Amino acid sequence: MAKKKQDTGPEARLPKGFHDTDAAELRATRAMLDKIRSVYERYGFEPLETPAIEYTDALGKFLPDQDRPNEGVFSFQDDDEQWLSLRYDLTAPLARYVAQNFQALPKPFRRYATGTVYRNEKPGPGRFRQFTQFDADTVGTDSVAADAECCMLLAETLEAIGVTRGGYLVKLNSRKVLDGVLEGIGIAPGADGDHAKRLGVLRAMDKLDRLGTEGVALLLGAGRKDESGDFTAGAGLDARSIDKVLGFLSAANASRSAALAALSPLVAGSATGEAGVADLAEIDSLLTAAGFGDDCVAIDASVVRGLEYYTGPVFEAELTSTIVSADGQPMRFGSVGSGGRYDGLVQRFMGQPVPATGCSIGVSRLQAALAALAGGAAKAEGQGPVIVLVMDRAQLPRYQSMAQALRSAGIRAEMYLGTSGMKAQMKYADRRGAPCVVIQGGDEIAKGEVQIKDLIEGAKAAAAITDNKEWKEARPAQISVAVSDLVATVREILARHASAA
RNA sequence: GCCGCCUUAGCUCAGUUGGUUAGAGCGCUAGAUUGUGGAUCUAGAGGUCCCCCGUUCAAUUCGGGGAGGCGGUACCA
Repeated sequence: MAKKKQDTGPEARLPKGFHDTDAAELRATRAMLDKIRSVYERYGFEPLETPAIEYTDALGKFLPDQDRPNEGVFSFQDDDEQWLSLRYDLTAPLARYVAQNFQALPKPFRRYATGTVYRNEKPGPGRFRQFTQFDADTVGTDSVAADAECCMLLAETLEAIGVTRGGYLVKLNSRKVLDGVLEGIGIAPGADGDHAKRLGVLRAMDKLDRLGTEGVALLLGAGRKDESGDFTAGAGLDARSIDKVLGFLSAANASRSAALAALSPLVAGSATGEAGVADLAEIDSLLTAAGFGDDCVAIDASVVRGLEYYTGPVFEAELTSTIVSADGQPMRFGSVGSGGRYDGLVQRFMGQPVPATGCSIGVSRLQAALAALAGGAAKAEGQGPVIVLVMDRAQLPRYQSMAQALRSAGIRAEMYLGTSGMKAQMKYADRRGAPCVVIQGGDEIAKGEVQIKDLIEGAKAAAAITDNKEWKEARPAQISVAVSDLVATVREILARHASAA
């Protein structure tokens, strides 16, 4: 490999968690982005693009005790020593944008945005250090109708890209309801000192789907040791409180109305909790009115989401099928979309409270998950260009003009730019996925003709021929036409394949 | 971060109980076929057996350390 390490320069390699995207995958990604965009547009959101780099403090990530950006964020210092960071989501930059342009924006302000975001953490299946998100947010209203729309948007978008109803589920909860439960076990938000305990309880609840009731019970109490021997400290609740929390988690039932009925008594007495249940009830009625039933949006008490800034309804979308890797191992992809209400985020920049809610689709993860489901990488093979073969290098201008004529007619075409012989050129055309090649050697020039070989048709004809000599002499799917008919003939061939496909 | 498994050709993997020329399939290049992609046949190129240190007459193989990959766990805006 690197026999002469000093002479061959640096090793050509990529940092972990990053990957190159080839043409086929790129086309698949673009197709997905187009579908998402059209749904977002239809819901009335306006596009907005903000830079990949922001001041670190605008992203809001400082360790409390250090004058350094948080780990997990790619950061560096500018000439003036100010800390800059690569954005780790599209929400924090939105909050900055809204605060900066508040006077000029119509309220509620609704925008969508897509782009790559960066997280400096350990990669995994469907987890990258650079990935694409597609967000839609509504800023400037505290109506939970905006939250309901987020759930609808997630569901509708997933269906637009081909996930059938039932193949995904948007799980809905409310931070207010969670706070109500915390209040019920005596560690209400606001009562400082129990902060760590609250985080522990919420994190434990979030792990219900992965660890089951027993695992969550351990994490709520003394702690849990996983199969690799790693120990996770528990929240240290007493048995009575653990039972209460577990009872709450099991309140999510088959239908939203059943879940609401079960939730109500569990938060009774907590004003926050009751308000949360009321929010969910209103969202439920809006979803129902819009035709989004229990089969696509469900209430799930174990949905917690980020601990930093969500203040009201929270939701996440996941694919319901079990994804199995090539060697039969089930893979855990996590949610492919999520969101929630973050009423405090814009306020960080301006004294005044600005309620907001939004959702985000993890495009890269979604694509990876769908690819894994399909048993291979997401590929959208495009059709290659028509290749004009170079039979005689002295005639390059002639070939160039043919390629240009095809291009002028809107046909993807190129003159062969390498220096190899005809056989290699045919191979090249084959590998490029060319629908046909244009051949003009001395004989054809003398007759004022060109040979056009249909490679797709030719490949089909070849299947029946096993003798190479016969195959060559038959010249399947190859026709000779006058130079003046070149464009029309190529167009016919393309049209034939387009309608066949 | 912690735990476990893994690392041999471009790819997927054999193999060497420590021994002199390390293999296969696929892929790649060329020829059979001076102007025809497929198939077939033939030939060829391509390896510091992840790196470093140690044990040994001898290490790709054994031991220690490191790096990279995979998985679990923690964290997750």
